[in-house]
Amino acid sequence: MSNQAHNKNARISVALDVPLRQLFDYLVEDDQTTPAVGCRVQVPFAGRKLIGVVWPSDETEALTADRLKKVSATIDEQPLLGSESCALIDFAARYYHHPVGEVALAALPPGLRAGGTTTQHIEWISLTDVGLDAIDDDLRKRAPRQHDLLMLLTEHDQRLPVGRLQTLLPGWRRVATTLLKRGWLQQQFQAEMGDWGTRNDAQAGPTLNPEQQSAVDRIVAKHDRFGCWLLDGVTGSGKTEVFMHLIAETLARGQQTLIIVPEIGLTPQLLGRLERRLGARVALLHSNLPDSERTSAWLAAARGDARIILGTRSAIFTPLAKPGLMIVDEEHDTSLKQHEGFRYHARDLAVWRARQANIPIVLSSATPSLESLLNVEQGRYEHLRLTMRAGNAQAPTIRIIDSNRFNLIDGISQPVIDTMRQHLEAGNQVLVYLNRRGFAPTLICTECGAIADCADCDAHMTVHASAKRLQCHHCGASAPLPAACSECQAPMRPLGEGTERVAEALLGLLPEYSLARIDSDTTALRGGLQSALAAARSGESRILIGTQMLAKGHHLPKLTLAVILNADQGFFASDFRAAERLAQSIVQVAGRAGRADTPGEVLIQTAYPQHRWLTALVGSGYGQFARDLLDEREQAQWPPYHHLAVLHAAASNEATAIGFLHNAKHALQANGIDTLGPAPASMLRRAGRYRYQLLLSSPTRATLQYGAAMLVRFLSRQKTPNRLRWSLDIDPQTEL
DNA sequence: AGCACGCCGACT
DNA sequence: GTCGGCGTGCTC
Repeated sequence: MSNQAHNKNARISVALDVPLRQLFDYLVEDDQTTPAVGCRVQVPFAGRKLIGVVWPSDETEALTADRLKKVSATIDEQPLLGSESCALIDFAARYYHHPVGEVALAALPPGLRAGGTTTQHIEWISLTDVGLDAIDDDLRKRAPRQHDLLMLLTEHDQRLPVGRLQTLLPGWRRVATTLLKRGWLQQQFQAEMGDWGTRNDAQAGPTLNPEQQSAVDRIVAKHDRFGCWLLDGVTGSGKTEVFMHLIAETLARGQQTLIIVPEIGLTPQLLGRLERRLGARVALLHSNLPDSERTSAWLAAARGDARIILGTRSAIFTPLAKPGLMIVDEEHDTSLKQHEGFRYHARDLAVWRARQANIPIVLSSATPSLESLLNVEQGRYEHLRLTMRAGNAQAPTIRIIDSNRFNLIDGISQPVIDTMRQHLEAGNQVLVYLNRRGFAPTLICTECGAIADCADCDAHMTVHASAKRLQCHHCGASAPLPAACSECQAPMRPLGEGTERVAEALLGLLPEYSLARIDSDTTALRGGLQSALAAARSGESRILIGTQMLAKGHHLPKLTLAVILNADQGFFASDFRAAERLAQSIVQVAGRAGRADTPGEVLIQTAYPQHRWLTALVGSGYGQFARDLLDEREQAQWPPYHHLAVLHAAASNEATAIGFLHNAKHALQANGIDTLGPAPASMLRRAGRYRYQLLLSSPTRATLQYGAAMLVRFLSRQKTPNRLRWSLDIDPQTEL
């Protein structure tokens, strides 16, 4: 084999998905063409075969050729990652101080990360003539699920890829199996290429109001260069309409739009709306899609065929052949930041990408982050305000209910029940927001007061009544409900309220109205969230009780009352961002209430009705509240005025974690960088490990970056203590 | 992160 | 006598 001169063998550097901050060199045999930068290769690595990406050599202390292994296989003839993608990955790896191989592989959809092919054969389900003839009223009554599926296909040129069926009609597969056997449906496998063209059936939208029009005009006027726009508009002010017009303009120029949304629960509505209005197929990218579907959307974006790309956080890495516009919706949302492993912020990377591509980017929110508001004040972003609600809808009235003045029934006060009944009797929908799932957050002994705790975390176990179990929401531990107190054998009772308990109570208090509980317990099943939201939108569910996932972005036209049941949790968080987060969630929940003809009402039930955060927010609104918070942050030298990085360490031995961070602290100090800590993390023990953190703070990004770089260099030269895990979080969003 | 190599306890 | 615990060290 290698009887040819081995010194002629080409050498390549490969980025691998391993937590090592270096590239690995391999040889390519003479008779093989050398794969270009951005191509995937399979290589032998420490006794296994890994998929890696060919990367520009970093030219550090190269090994001699005789110590190199050979590439096992070249997967791509043409680079899968072009120079723009490589530049983004390289920037992200440097900015977040994360190994470039892990970043590069994270930038690929899972199918391609695993070495999958780029020639996709995807499965389509199509309607046969027999099937078409079978649709009638009789079928609708006899077999509504079958009818739904057939009708859905008729609305889409009689065929749909399975991935889209999955989102449009969860649980379709069961019905389809029957109908395939009956010959009403057909299954086809087809090479995925085309079918991304515009359809010329775009629907006209409502006329823009002057504010919307002005926002569109200002952005369109500068469509050919970088500019960051903060689209700041109350719920119902029509931000999505502004997007539609901007995307239509971008489409007309033959360019692509990338839209990032925080969570996938938001997308089904937006997806349908975009496709109907713009007459173009939207490429979806999120983790609930089958790998094949994600791969084909990603490749279509890279080819430039998909013109509108809609995805969650990781979609920020989707290559674009003809980028024209970027949109980040709900830019304040914390789920845009990845909280483990490669901890990147999709919004911040989006801004960097837009600048590189020299295109406009729109950040949108009803409750902008303080970071973005400061960027506006300092002239880096342009502020576009939308203050008018569509159809002259009124802003909701907000009432604070002092829970000390009432006997609470499972955490609900009488005024809340009365107001709910009023709205329900008027035929409207009511939303109850409680950011705490389960039946009760604690199980307490009626005699000695002992509380059921998690064995591995500094946390109480949550009572889940219908499952008859205790659960730890921090490590996933689960145990049967104890029959009696382990200390004194007396009976135990649940203390406090979660969504399960409140839902049960409301079923008893308002039995004549249908109720839906929407939290991660009730929507865990596939398509559970979609069908629950469908019932909510149709008005079938009159009372909606749920956590965060219910509060975000859903348009519920019949909803006139939003109740925030326990605002108090937000008052006691140690996080310096607690006030900002509380205000954002209150405003988001409040935004669900009200419609064009009926003003909405918001009830905030709290034991601290005089808390200054509440009175300030209710009194002067989010804009002023945020401005005041900015002053406080400036005084306290917190972000966005200062920049932070956190070094986390977790170990089963407490002293190991503390010692490790002290070492890091001294190394930084020796280089003139001051740190805070080590301090215990907000939950010291979690999943059996003690967690500590060291805080780096700096008035400029440059010095923070210098400190982080020196820290990582120091740590990777040290040998990490056994079984200690550390990670560095740049621009941390939580747990301080 | 994996995986191999390596040195000490209960078992087909 | 071996299977297997996870400590240590390396990966082009």
